[in-house]
Amino acid sequence: MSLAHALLTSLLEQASSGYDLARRFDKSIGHFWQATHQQIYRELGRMEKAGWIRSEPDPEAGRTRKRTYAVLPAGRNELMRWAAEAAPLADLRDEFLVRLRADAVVGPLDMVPELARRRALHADKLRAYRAIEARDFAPEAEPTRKRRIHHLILKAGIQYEQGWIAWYDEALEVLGEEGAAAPAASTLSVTPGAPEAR
Amino acid sequence: MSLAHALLTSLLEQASSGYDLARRFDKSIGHFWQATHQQIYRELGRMEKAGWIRSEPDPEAGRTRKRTYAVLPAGRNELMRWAAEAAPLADLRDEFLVRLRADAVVGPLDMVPELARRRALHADKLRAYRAIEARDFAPEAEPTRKRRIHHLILKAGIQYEQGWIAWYDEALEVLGEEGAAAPAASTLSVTPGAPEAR
DNA sequence: CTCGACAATGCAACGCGTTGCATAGTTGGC
DNA sequence: GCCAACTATGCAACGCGTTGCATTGTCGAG
Repeated sequence: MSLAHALLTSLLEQASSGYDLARRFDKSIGHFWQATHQQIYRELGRMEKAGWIRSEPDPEAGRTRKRTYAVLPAGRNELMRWAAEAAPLADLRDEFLVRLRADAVVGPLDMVPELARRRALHADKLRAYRAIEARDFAPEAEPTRKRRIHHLILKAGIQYEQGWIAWYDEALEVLGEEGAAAPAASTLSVTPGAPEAR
Repeated sequence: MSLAHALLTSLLEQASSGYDLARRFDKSIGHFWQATHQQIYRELGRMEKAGWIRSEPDPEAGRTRKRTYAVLPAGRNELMRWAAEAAPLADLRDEFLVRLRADAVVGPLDMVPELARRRALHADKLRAYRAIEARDFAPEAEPTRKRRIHHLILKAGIQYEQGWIAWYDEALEVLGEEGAAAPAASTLSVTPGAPEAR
């Protein structure tokens, strides 16, 4: 049921078309919750039927089918009710770790290129988040509650990416040296990275 | 398709019954991949039909229905094939962040107890991981490749929990002070936590 | 012996996520 | 005018995860 509530949240921030919502899920909300346009339209249909939202043709739509959705009082009430509930922890769930563990059984497979690729992807994301932070959360700005919360959420993404980057650095250290030689324990030189230094 | 491969991996590590596999998914593998016993049995059935695994009555089962599953060569080949493929990044996806963002729109709701509860749950997990690390990865042990990989995987869980604990500390700092008074910016005293110090 | 808890297995229904595919309108470059 | 790319929407099939429920056997305490 979280997608419906993510959509209610987004629509309360700004009434939008389905397409704009989908784009927002590719971007800002997509940093911590993902959904495809098929899901979004499906959910919008359900929510409209439930009386939580209402749609009308976009005034600037011309002959397109563009409609704008807005939240009704019942939708707002539902969101308030839901937001006060407890949420389950988001468990760590990463297919790559399954592959890594498979490597330990059937390997050695050469995982280093994939480790490097994934580290780079995480670094890209961190860079993007940092750019957003610089743009939207300049330190001299007066923090409103809303801005503080949004910044916290962005920081969640930042810490997530940073943690993974540090882990991939260590993994590359540990698994990357295998191709060089059969390492003796004394030449392993594992420098405990950030995960252990915390 | 990752569950099948997680099961292949687990069975190659140790031939097991469905029940033992389910318990392992509640514990070690469950640190980075989760599955219910219903899923596991469903998948085991498919994999046996596909010729990847074989089951036979457990020699110590007595009159119970306990069966032991083992991987066939076709299953091992499939795992090797799959493990060498690229895996998508695990996106951050956390319902609580949706709730937090909802709070910014319809709040203030009192999120502090939930923040504290979740921080405590993460701390519990970290404690458990640290105990496992001390038990299974004592520094003086000669590291084999397998042990190094397993330790890396455990460290993934550790860094994940640590990152979240630090984030919750900051969130409690930011949102916890609201109940005290209407804070002026000069008394906000946000100490940039670990996420920014990295 | 009874019963609750645990071991061991498994069917089924449903919702959500994924993927494929589709239609229709607009815009701008060639 | 043509066409590719984008805007805007949406149906459908399928697999996976979740949840509920079920049966059968064992064990140990009362």
